[in-house]
Amino acid sequence: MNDTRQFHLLAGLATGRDARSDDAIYQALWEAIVEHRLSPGARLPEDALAGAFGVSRTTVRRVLQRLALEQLVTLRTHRGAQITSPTPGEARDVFRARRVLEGALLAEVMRYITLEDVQALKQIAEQERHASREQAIRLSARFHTRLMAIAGNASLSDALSQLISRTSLIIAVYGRGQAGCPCEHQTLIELLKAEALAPVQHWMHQHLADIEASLDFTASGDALPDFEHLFGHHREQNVS
Amino acid sequence: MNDTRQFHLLAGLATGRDARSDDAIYQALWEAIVEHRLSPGARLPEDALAGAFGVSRTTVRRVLQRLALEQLVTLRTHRGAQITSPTPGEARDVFRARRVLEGALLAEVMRYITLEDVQALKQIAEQERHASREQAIRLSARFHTRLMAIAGNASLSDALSQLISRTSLIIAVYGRGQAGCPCEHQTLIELLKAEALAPVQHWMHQHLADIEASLDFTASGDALPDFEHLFGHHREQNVS
DNA sequence: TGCCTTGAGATTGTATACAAGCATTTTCCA
DNA sequence: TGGAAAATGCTTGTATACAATCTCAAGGCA
Repeated sequence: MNDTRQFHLLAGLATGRDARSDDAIYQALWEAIVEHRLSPGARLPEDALAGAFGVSRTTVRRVLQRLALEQLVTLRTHRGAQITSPTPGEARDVFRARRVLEGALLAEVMRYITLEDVQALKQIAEQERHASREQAIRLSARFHTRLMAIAGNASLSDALSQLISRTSLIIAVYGRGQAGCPCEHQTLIELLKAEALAPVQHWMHQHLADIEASLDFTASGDALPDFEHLFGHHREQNVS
Repeated sequence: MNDTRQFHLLAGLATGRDARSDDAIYQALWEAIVEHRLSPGARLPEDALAGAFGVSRTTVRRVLQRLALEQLVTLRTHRGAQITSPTPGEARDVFRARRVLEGALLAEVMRYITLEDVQALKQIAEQERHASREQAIRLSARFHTRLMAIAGNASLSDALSQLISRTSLIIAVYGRGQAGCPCEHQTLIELLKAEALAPVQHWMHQHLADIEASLDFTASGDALPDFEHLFGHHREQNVS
């Protein structure tokens, strides 16, 4: 497939948004990565992106650098950018980090959570059920991010958001078939309402353990672009 | 004082290092910020930095963007970069986050720590005692970073490193006189050798609490450049 | 005298030109 | 025919030019 064509599909989403082209391009790429429309190993030529988004390479480079610092893309000198393929070691790191962070943050979450928060979470969980599989991955990340934002600690929330995004990459490489969160987030909402910390923490630990256990690190530990995803599933995104 | 002159002092450190100018410039600026030679509110004109480091604005911009994503500098459109002045709210956030992260990581540290690690930490602590006050701040950050690296979780270590750097900014704005870590890191080393987790965790909590308690949020919550630091203490850095 | 307006200077935002390095293909030789 | 070396084309790295915007100071008006 033609690169420019492919990235034009992403650009359609970006231009419809606000003025700040940086944020728009970042958002478009972030969503494409998290939704597995751009799979690990995929190359991101600056020219193609610049053309698709209607900006110069300068702007694209800035966005790519940001994504690189968040470890979603990998920059190699004179070889350009490509979607990061996490190694098995990095994958375990990310899950360990998430267990630590989400476990610690949940205590704060339970202290500060309001009815509005529950409503917002319920809405996301509802959208998840009716969304396409690709969008469900993004909404799942959004659910976790929104949940942990309740703790009101921006520093930890930001760090955690990056870990959640990287989890999506890990699932893209090592996942076996099923999507991101196999279990229902709605179950968690019920537990949240009960206002007891222990069951919530237990559920979250189990949740993360389930995801990690569903991974298969034996095969293709390396950076093999997943062309099936890249070429097959991004059609319904053409909404410009 | 002349901006270019000031930044030339930093550049001397950078050029003496390796080829990758990006990393060299980043290191030089990072150290200057953490050592309070560049204080919160100080402006960082691209031209002056480019001239000082002997590169173009393009390279400088890339480094500044990285520092901005790490929240050490603040970028405002058409107004350039300046060293970030953390708000009191952000300061509390950072300390809360550090308590959570360092507390959680210490358990892992105690599991994996080796004699070599202790030696490395002892060496840093020793350097701290003989260093100038500015260098002591940087070495203190280094001590914490090195300690937490023992846990072997790169994701959390990176996040924590950023928090430690930001702590230096917080002390620059809200600190009252005394330097970063008033207490002796050597005390911690003795506790580490004893291989008991509880005392170590208690010490660390107290350590962070002490630092936070020594801050004064009532005065100058805003971005007032600390010209005394900026103009007074950077002379001993001229080693080119 | 004090405040607002206006203009010049300086700084940043974006795009583009050119140089440097990599990848692929083509060609030549065994 | 297979392999290796060279060359061409493409992508990225860096610097610079120009436009847009802000800052600060000078001047005018109430």
